[in-house]
Amino acid sequence: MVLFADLNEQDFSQIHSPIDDLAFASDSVLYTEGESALGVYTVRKGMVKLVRSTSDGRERIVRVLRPGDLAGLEALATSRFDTECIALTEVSVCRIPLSVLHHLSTHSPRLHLRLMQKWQHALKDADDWLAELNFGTARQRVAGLALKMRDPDHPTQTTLFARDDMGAMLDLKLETVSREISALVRDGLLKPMDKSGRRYAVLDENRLQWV
Amino acid sequence: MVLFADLNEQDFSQIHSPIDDLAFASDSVLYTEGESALGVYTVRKGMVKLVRSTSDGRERIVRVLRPGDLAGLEALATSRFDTECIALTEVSVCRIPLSVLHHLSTHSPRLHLRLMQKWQHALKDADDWLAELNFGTARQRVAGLALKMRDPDHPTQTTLFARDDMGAMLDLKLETVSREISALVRDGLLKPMDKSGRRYAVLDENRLQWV
DNA sequence: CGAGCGCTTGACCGGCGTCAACACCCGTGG
DNA sequence: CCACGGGTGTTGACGCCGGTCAAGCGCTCG
Repeated sequence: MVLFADLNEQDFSQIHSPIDDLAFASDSVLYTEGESALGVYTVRKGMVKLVRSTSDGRERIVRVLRPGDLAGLEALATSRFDTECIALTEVSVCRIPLSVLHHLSTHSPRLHLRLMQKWQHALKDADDWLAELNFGTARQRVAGLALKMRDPDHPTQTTLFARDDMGAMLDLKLETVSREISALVRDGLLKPMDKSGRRYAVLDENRLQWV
Repeated sequence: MVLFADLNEQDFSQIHSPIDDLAFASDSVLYTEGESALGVYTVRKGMVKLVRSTSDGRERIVRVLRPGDLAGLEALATSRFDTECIALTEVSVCRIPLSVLHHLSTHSPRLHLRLMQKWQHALKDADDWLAELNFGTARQRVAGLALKMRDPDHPTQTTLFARDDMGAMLDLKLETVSREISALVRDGLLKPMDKSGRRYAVLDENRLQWV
């Protein structure tokens, strides 16, 4: 597992609380904004979205987490979740109790380092979403999202989302998202791989980058 | 100081490397993206902007840090800075060597907790900028920034920035920013307090929120 | 007092939002 | 097995917000 990959036997012997393996169906809520937290989640399979409600009631997707990412890190500091977390697909996750992480982060330098890297990655990812995906024309944003969501071990394939979710990620209306995807397909940068509009083949990575 | 506020004498005795007090003029660069890091900065006075260059060369301001915030936390995990940091005003900062933080974060539970809170706050702040300030109409964004940048101990006053900087923060052009500020002044939500267009009085907090 | 820079304002235009119709997929029930 | 209905994606027409280009103003600093 992501966090515990390089722990030794002594580290493991200090884990007393149970680490739950959980599965969620698409669209189910892993936790809500402000909810008090039992533990932190590692994503093993599938994708989840982190959703913020703005002070005037609109909903905004701030990030998408994929296998290897941690959800709810903020609970380590505050014991509460700062954002809502919703499954975009079927997902399987591990829930690691806060007590385990608190104990190990002070008693295992290896986990301490791991955790710090996770914080750093989460912060960089947040800045990436702001700087890369919420800047520029609609075309650039959709192209950027398609590139970011490429399958890590099949970089010529990518997975998109429901059009209104993509709108909430990119600050666009769903019709605009749809139009831009159609345009990218028409121009030969993407090719649909299913009839549901989720999986696409990346035909021209470079032109996607510089759209 | 922010990070060391609740350390005890034993903790302090473990600090061997010097902690530098530094001052920077407005517009000077504290560090650049990718640069290898000597330490982490705490902002004592003034403001700095964190700037990201997108892969196609445009510049984007991802956040503004104010007194009490930490700049360059990511260096704790990677020894490199992920974003460029530039002074928006005259600033005074402390540079805390990485070695000090690495040592204390494993030997002082108090600092360890502090650091975690700083990570959490930075991540929440990043999400705030995305969810609150880069969503909705130009009017809403400018109003949101004016509210966010209120003086902590004089909430009826706020500090804005050069119009092109505000544009890079809100994903707007400087002309649009200028127009929206003028409109907010005309409508009696803000009032200029100087001739440089930086300090404004917040006349109607509620209407700014719900613009 | 003049040059230069940043802010404001105006006129015009284009990209994205809005509203609406339609196509397509899929599950349901007859 | 097919007819139907709802949900989601696509496409079109049109209008408006914000971008573009340009002129003018006011402050600051030689």
